[in-house]
Amino acid sequence: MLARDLVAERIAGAVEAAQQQGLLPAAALTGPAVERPQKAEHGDFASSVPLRLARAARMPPMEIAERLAALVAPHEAVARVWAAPPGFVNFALSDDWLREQVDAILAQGTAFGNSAVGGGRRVQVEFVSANPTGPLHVGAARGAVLGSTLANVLAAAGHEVSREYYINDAGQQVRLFYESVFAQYAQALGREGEEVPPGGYQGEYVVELGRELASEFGERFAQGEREEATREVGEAGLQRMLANIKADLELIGVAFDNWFSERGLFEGGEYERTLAYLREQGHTLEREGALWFNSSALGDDKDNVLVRGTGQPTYFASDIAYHRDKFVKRGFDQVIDVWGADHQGHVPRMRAMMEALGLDPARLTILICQLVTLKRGGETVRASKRTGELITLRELVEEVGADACRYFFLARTAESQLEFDLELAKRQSADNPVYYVQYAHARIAGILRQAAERGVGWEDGDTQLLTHEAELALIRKMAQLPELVETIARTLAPHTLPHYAGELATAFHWFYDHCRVLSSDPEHLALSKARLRLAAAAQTALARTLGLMGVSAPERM
RNA sequence: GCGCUUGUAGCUCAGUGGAUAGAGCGCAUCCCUGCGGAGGAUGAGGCCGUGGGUUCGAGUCCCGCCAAGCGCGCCA
Repeated sequence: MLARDLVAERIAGAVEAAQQQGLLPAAALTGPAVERPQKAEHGDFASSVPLRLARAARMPPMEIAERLAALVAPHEAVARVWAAPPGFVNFALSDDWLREQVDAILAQGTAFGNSAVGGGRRVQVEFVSANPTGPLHVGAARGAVLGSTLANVLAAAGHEVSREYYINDAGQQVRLFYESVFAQYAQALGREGEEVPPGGYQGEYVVELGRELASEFGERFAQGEREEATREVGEAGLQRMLANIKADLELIGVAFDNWFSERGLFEGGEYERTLAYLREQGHTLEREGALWFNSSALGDDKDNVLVRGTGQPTYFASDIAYHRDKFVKRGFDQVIDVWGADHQGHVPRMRAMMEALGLDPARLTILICQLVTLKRGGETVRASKRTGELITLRELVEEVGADACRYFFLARTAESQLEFDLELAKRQSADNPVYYVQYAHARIAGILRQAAERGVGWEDGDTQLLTHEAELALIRKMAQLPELVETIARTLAPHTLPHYAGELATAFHWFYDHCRVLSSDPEHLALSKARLRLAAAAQTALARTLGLMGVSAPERM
């Protein structure tokens, strides 16, 4: 059990005891039982329950705090419980319990930080899902980092996680892409009069695709039936684009369990079934020659077209079929969609969609990730697929590195707009927060290497010898990781991970500064071994934290 | 015009309704007879956009206003 939960149980128990003894009137507790105080002098945990109970109890909060503190049941992990003004009950963990955590962490190894709160619930995280009609840009990078980290944390918290990329390979945009690619293919073969259609894809990458396909297929599709040729060449281009996207994502350590094809919804009949279901349930209406989803009846501020007058389904129609597939066909307990801010207007209709499908809207969480503004030396550069001025994910990673890229994107809340100055990122690269954390890990690796060279084994180190303030502070920080994993799994806000990583590194550096680990003095051998165990545990905690973030934990730098 | 998000130190950003608002970078001043100085210590720097409200208590919740970003299509 987490120390936090243990303390929460104790404060709840004390309240109950006080009520039974008539010291406190029966009143329901609201809000969290314990919190992490900001100041170390306030202990490891604090409860503001007395402050919140004061009114109902018609007693001064400090008096309640004193009564509760006296009633808290003892536990070996808790060394001290005390009331503090204006009405807190503070808890300090015992040194013995802290020291035991070192051995516990080493025993858990790479599993340290894991939790079972997820209870094996099946969660799907769908993220990136950028159209395969062009290379990934920086906005997609942010979503990729957020989604993959979330997936890592949810898995660590005991969920069965599936990472998914939805491929928009049906519809008008794909058609335009086919034609654009075919035009470039034909141009590469020297054919006159082949132009990218109006509104088509103009980027240099399409020209490049055309050249590649020309050298691969030669004249094979240059003659013959135009429709057929466009589809064949376009599809080959799409597959190449997807392969590029996959490769780009690998650059920042992102991999998917499933690549889901929109086209498959039509081919597999899910689209038809979904539409039939919506019709039967009376959620559709015909108007102006089109089929509409009656979403305004379900809380949206307007209705949405499902099938255009032309008979072409909208993106939204397949999106409903897609989510029906997720929940009804595949049975995910929870689905998290990571979207860019440019899709935020679609959130209400997704809620309406869940209602229409007879599903609990709470099972679908849509995380909106605000846009990334790129700056280059003070000049704002907007990443856009249409202007041709692309700052791609690949360019970004090649300039600042995958680790720094992930760390920077992660360190901010999803809902805050992110200003990323490429020049600044590069200039600060030697003094980057990510290197600070990685350096701590590498430093420990160095110490452990030296210990091995000197033939100092630390398996039998006695952690009870760890008494220095810096040693205990380091353990305290390490022991917070499982709690953090649970919190992030609940809040879906992993930006606290880089902050924690920094604090953990600081705690280690402070320990390193005050506590000599290796020593040539034989009298210090026992302490040395104990500290080696602590250092190894700190390395485990750092590696796990970095691992959850998808940032590398180097042995040397 | 309407909706969503944001406004906290010079810059980039943290801050589960609770105790004296924090970090990194930048700036200033210190610390190496020793395990990696990509380190450590100290300091300066804040009407938390603004005006009301709720509360024992508001950076945090509610309302108005100001400012920024993004949406508001039979585009995706």
